[in-house]
Amino acid sequence: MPKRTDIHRCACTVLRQAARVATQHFDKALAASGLRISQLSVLTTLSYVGPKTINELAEVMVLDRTTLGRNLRPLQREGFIAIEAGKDDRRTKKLVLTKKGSSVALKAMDSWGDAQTSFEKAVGLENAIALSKLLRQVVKADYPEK
Amino acid sequence: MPKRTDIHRCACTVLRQAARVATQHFDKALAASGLRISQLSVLTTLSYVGPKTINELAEVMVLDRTTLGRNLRPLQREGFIAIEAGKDDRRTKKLVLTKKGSSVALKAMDSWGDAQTSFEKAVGLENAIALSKLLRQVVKADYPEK
DNA sequence: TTGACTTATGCGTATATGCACTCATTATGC
DNA sequence: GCATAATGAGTGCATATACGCATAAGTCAA
Repeated sequence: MPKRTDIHRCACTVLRQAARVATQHFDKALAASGLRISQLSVLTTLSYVGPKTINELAEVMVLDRTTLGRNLRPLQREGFIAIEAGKDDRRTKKLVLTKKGSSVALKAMDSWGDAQTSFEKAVGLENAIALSKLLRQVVKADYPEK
Repeated sequence: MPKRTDIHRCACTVLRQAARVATQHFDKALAASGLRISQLSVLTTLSYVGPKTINELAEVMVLDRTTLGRNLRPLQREGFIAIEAGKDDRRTKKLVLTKKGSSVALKAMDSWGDAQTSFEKAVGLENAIALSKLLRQVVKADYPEK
C-alpha cells in the first residue's frame, strides 16, 4: 500500500489531528464562557478589523464565505453580533460586534489566556512560537493548481 | 478587547486555519480518486495497522470514536471497508479494508504524493519537516485538566 | 435604457467533529 | 449464579466545513 513514503507522514493528516487536539483543549478551557474557540475567533477578529461584510471577514479569517455565513447564526441568535443591511450596496450585510458580544468575548479572553499559556507549556514555548510561524507560512503559501 | 496578547496569536486558530488550507489543497489533488484526505487517512491507517475495532482505530487516529463511527458510513457504502461483528466480544465491530478499498487507496496515493510534494514545495521542504515534527508534539503532548 | 456581466449572499447537500445519553454485552465481586 | 460495574458502540443534537447552484443587486457598455 505505501507508495512515496507512507501516509503517516501526510502533512495534512497530522495538521488535522493537531487541530482537533488543540480545538478540544481550547474549547474545554472556554466552556464556561459559552463560546467555542471558533466563535471567539470571529468575535475578536470582528473587534479588531471593525464592521465588515461577510465576504470581507471570510477573507480575513481564511474561511469559506458560506461557512462563515452559517457560523454566524449562533452568534446572531445569542445577540453577540448584529447583521445590518449595507447602505451603499444593498447586496451586502455589515457584521457588527454588539456590546453584549464584546463583553462576552472580553470575559472569554481570560480563559483563552489560560488555554494559550497551558498550550505553550505543554509543547514548549519555543516550539509553540516556531509552530505559529510555520503555520502562518502554510496559510499564506501559494498552492498552484496542479 | 485584546488582553494577554491578542487572539491573532491564538495557537488554535492558526492551527485550524492551516488545517483548512491544507485540507483544501489535498482534497483538490485527490478529487479524481473520489476520496477526501480524511477518508484516505482512514483507509491507509487501517491498511497499516490491520483489522481493528472502532475504538482502537479511533485511538490510533486521534479521533473521537463517534466521529470515526460516522465517517465510516460513506466508506462502507462505497464498499471500501467491511464491518464485521466481533467474534470473541459481540459488542465490538471489526473494521476490515476490502480489496476494493485497498485498490482505491493505492490509486489515490499517487495523487497524495503529488499533493505532499507540492505542499513541501509551497512551504519549503525544511519547513515542512520541522512543521510535521512540531505537530506530532502537539498531538502527543499532555494537556492537564486545568 | 436595457441587456450582459459581475458580485454579494443564501440554500441544498454532504461530510467532519464531539458531547451527552442510551443500549447491549462483558467483566467482577460476593 | 447474580447483581453491579465497566466497556463497545449507536443516536440525538449542535456546530464546522465547503462545493455547486440560485437569486438579488450593482456595473457598464451599446
